[in-house]
Amino acid sequence: MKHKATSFDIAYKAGVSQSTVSRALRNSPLVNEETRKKVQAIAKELNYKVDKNASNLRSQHTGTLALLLFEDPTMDDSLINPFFLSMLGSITRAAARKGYDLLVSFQQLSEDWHADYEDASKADGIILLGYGDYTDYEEKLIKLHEQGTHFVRYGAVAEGQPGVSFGCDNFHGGYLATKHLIELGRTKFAFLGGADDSCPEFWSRYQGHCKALEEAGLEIRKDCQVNAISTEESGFNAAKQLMELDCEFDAVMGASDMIAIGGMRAFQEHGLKIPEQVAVVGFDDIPISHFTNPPLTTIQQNTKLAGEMLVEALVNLIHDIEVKASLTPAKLVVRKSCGCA
Amino acid sequence: MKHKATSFDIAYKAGVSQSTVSRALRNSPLVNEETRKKVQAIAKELNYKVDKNASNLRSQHTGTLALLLFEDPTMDDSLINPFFLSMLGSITRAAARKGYDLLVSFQQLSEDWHADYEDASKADGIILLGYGDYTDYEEKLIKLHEQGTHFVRYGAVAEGQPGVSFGCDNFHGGYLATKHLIELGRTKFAFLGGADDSCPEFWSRYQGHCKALEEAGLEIRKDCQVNAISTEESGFNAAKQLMELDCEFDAVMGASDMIAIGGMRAFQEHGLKIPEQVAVVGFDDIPISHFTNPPLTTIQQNTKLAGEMLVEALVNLIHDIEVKASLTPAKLVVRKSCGCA
DNA sequence: CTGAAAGCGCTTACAG
DNA sequence: CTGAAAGCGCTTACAG
Repeated sequence: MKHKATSFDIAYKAGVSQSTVSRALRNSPLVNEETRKKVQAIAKELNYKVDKNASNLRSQHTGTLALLLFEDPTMDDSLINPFFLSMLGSITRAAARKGYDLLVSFQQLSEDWHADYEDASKADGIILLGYGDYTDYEEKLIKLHEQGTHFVRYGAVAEGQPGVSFGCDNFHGGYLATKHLIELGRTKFAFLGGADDSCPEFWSRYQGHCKALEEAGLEIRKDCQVNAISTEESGFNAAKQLMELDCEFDAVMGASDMIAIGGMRAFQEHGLKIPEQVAVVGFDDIPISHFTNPPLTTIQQNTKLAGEMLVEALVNLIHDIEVKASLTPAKLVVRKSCGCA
Repeated sequence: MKHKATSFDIAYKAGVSQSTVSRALRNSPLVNEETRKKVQAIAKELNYKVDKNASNLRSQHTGTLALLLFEDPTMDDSLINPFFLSMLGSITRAAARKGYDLLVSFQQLSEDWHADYEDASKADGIILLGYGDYTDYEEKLIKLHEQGTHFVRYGAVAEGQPGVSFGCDNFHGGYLATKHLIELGRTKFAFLGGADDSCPEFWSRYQGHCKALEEAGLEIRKDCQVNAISTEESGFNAAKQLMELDCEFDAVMGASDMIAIGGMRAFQEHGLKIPEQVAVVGFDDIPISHFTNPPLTTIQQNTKLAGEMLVEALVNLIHDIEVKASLTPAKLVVRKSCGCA
């Protein structure tokens, strides 16, 4: 590669000082209009670009945000949770709109990630995605918070969490989905997915589910809840387990779309008709849920909004503007698996 | 945030010079074992992390790779081409394995992206993804190449392209898919997707498709090819157009899975049975194709391999090791839409 | 409005 | 094996 142009080269060509070049390029009001134009023209001609490392080093900020995605280490290399992927898309764009670059990193649950980013001055702040298992991370989150690292997370939102959290209104989503099924006349519900505090998001969904049941005077049958993590296979296995239990059901809520989709496969392999014999709803509204057979009724998380909120909050945090946790609305998307559309 | 530790702080605490700290931290063989241990212990204690901006500035490389994803500006914010997403996953991991960070950026086709990355010394090299329309970018690619920028791209691989390109063996994939349908007894083929050099990847697939037809002595009916871009909607529209043509068909190849999936919807809405009346194959093997109704027979692109090759090639390029373009194998994945499994 | 100078926190010849 | 010094390419007080 040829010699890269520096601000000194431009200064020389323009007959001004290097300081003036620096100012002109950043549109400082201190610099004369004509000088600015001349400098910018020469910069363009020389294909000059400010050296980020130098400017970041000097000004002590990076102009980049780090996105840390957490995943189960068991997952196949190319199989990222589709929901995260759509968040990734909206976060990338939101960051770009705010003028930030995005550093993306997939973290295994075991790695010692906690200090790698902002401390290494690679990023001004961190976005954390995929902490289903919040409790496992609590300690690290607290440490991050103590260090004064700027970070926001997306996931379960609860009282007393360190840092700023955003998340979908999981409780209301679980409520909405279940209520919809009840209105369609279903009465015997099963739930596929973890329902305890080891997976706070699923738990909130489950609690919303239970609330709808209660309101309708329907029995909450704890034994019709089967644990599952958010994969098709886990949903499939959970559904098989459910069918072996002594538990009649005409409606099933999956704690996520992937679980619901795996569940549908198990039911269908078992000869159960969806939605006639079993109504199924999921949660997330990942793209796949349009295309399943039957298409999956689900709760949409507004990933676009969430991505924007996350980025905006983080940028505010970086600028020491106060920010508070909030919930993104959950929206029912009715398709055929619930027996309605 | 508290005062961040620098190498001088460590030097002071360890009673050595700052140069020695720097060396010790990078495991230089020049430094005494004991000194090294002491320095590293103190660094850990102070939660010290090398300032990337400073070290990059000094050593003139960044340790990061930039991934530029090109997309149609018409697409919805959260709807990234699922195929790219899976490439993204495997590239991120491959980069991490090689010790590089990954900067991700979505580019609109209109933007002046070409010099923004390596020139700004944000990245040592660039990975380009999503140039379906190679011809539109030729000029920019040439410019990048001339500048000596390190880059690799994934997409159509052709003679005389600037830089290093990787891609799926699209021709063979188109051939395989079509041959499979022929062996199942289909004789009247239609093709959904662009079939000219404005979209070189689809074109190669089409040519492979035609070769299989020729080999089998089947007629190539140019009028049964309908243009489409890689979205469900475009596939849907193309299929509707096809049905309005005076063109009988019992087998349809979609230039991509999204096209095939949209096509299936159109056929089914029109009352055609898949695969009984129309066999359908796609291309890409995106996750959705497992879950369509019927599940889609398709050609798998090995995204994991591709991601690894891309990163490895780019890293070699950065170290001035020669690298040449190559193709990733195409593999037939038989599911139900072809009427076989 | 402009310039000379300092300095961000490292790495790396150079000298010992 | 270690240290003193230079310098990567900027930004930003400071002085005019």
